[in-house]
Amino acid sequence: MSLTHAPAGAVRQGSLRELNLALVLGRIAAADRPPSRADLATATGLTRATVSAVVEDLLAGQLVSESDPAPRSGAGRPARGLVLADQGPAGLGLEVNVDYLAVCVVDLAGQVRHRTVHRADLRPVAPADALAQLVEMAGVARDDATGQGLTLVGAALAVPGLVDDAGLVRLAPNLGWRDVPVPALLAAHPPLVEQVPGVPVLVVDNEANLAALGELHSRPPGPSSFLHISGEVGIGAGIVLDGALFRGVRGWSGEIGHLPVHPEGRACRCGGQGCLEQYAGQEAIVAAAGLARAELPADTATARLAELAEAGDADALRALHDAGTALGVAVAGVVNLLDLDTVVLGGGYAALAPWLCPPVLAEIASRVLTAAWSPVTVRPSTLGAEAAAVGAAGSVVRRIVAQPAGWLARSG
Amino acid sequence: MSLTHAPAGAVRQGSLRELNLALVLGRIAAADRPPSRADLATATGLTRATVSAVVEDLLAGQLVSESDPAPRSGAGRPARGLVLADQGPAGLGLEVNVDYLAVCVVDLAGQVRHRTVHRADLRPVAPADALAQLVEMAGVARDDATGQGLTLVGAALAVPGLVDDAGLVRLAPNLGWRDVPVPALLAAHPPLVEQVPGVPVLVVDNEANLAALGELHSRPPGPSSFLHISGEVGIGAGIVLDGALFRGVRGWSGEIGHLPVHPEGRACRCGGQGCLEQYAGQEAIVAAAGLARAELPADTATARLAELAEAGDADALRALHDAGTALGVAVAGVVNLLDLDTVVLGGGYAALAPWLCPPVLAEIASRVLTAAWSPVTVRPSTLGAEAAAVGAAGSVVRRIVAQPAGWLARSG
DNA sequence: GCAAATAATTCAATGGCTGAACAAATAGCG
DNA sequence: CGCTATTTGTTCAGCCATTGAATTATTTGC
Repeated sequence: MSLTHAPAGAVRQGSLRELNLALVLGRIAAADRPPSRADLATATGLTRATVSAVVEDLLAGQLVSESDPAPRSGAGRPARGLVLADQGPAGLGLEVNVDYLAVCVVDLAGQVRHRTVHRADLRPVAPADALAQLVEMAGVARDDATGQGLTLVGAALAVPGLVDDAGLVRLAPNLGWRDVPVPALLAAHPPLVEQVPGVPVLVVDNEANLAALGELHSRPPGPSSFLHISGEVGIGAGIVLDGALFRGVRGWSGEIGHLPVHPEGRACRCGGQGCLEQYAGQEAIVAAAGLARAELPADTATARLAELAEAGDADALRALHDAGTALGVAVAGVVNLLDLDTVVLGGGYAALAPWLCPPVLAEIASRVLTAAWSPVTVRPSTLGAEAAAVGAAGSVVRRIVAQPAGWLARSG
Repeated sequence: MSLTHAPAGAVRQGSLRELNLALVLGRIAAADRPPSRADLATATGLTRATVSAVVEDLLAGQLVSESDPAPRSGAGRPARGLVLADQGPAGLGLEVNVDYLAVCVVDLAGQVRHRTVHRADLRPVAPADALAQLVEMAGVARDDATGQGLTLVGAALAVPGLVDDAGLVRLAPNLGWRDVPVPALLAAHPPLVEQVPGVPVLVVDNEANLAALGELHSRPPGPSSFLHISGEVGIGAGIVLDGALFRGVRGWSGEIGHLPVHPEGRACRCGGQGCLEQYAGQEAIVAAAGLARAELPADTATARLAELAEAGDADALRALHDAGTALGVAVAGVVNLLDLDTVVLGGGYAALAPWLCPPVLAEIASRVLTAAWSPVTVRPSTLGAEAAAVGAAGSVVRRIVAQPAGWLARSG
């Protein structure tokens, strides 16, 4: 999803308005204080007359609303501030993970307006049943959203696995899913969202990708290029380049868990040898720390590790240091390749960041050619748990912001 | 450089024509046979009236010319084919490398219209002297181009090293350059190219990046996302994603030579350990093959290797296999991360591809998670030597094609 | 030689932006 | 308290590029 939407085909008179609607709305979304029409005119280069006309359309379409004037010193007629509407279109975020189902609603401004999490071990549950339960949760979410004056205009589902263009989940190893036709299964249920031109009714995507998108749009705005690593049982990465998620040729980018860090090392489920996952995956860390894994559900394993590390447990500290070193080798490679200056540790890694960051930074310092000139930041994710669900919902509303014309055409 | 140029700021009436000029010109450039105005109308979605008007501008500006009608069966007035002009704007490509200087001129259609290579060991030559010699060669090239009816509208210089945004060569290890202010040094000479709005007079970029761009625009058109690896003394990669070169946050992407392939392995010049360069760099292969390196200039070393391998020399074959395996480990990591389906071996690797490809493919097959669903192609570069110079010149004319309005404004 | 077919151009109508003039609303100053 | 300077936002004529239909141009096939 590109933020600046380039018209692919013919550029006609109407495209002009479409592009300027997106331009103005994007400015309003990016501003840190409510801008006036005059501010927008100088920022965009449009005349005040045009901005007024564009804003009128946006107001009529419930995409922005006027707020209290931003305080200003000096003479002159006071400005009317413009903010993203807290009523109007909203995105539905869905997530199926190993040990929970999550649903949330995010409004235009990126605020989470509804959130439900249902904790349960999903591995023994059939995909259709899991999705049915998710739909039920989504129904409640929609009613809540409607009550708040929001209209759901699209949904995105995060899954911990490989998803193809059609929404088919090819493989979600930790969930035990294989070739699950999510769109077909969801089509059996009544529709959850309103159809809006330019916004797909349902997008199915990798959890790591959507978590990275959530990080991209979190406040305060961070860098526009970064690597977001979700460390769970598997290790996935979302690659954000120039403000857009890079999905790869087939949409299967980000499999950082299978970067070889010890080419002749431990065998991996993927068929390769010495994959990062075997050294920095949750199971590997837990085993190295000497914790019996069977007794621990996935989400409490990291909490327990953090607890032990906090208490100074030597085994836990060593396990985390070794995992961080392996992670650092992989990250150093990625940074050498892509020249990123920010790495975000998300998922289970977020809580372990205090112990993982130092060895990761050490590997970067010694292995990255350009580290001397361009320091690399490694930090935990700002979004907490269920980041993928929030990112999923956010990805829907970002589409509205990037192409408001579709929504406006709908609501007349 | 994005092919579809999204207007960053205000979209005014004139932008409309600018965008449609780019749209139509881009179609003409991408077509494999000269399209008629009617073809362009159906392809772009514009009306024939608009296409005629746009084409008139392009004809007046010497960007396209009418060709013999494309053969067509059936009744009706015959179409007039449109092709990119073989007179008009052209790009100047420059390259400084370890053992040669190269200059070339590429026209709108991507044809190389002039080419000069001067072989010499540039390591003992001061940067200012090397650039002065290059300028002299470029002067000859410009005169040749002018004689052919071409106007140079921009230049790009390829350097085997790290270049920052301002054109400062921070480090070119194999050339022995450090903090060389190329634009300042070239400013001392009379200008080589005409100034055109939207086209920088001089771009300095990494050799691997520009070689990748050359590959991107070579005929027949290949994939729009791929990894181009230049294997010389160092190993650099150009990463092309969705038809655009990915430069990274600082412009220092593609340092694949320093991907760790044996984290506890050989020490590398960069300060790291076990970098790919130590296992698949030219010096490493030559040493492993048992060739005395000192006697061989860089460009004959690979030729000699290929010769030996062709003859079945066991040491050479083993050295190439090991290098290919190391390369494969690194490439597998990249493919896992970026989900690319094409890897191009360029530079010194091109000639060694017959022996490098099999082990690279073997590593990909065993290490890439998605290899089973999405086969990865590994092939040698189609451009020969001096690919970077051709890519550099091509990058200039691609700007004209992407934003023709600037050139048209100039030539009135 | 005429009809059918395809290519390209002409021209009034339309939509959206610009620029300048105007209306609205406030602070500062005597 | 009233006047002026200042800034915001709106109105309106003019302009520009696209559209769509009608027109002209040029060939094939009967």
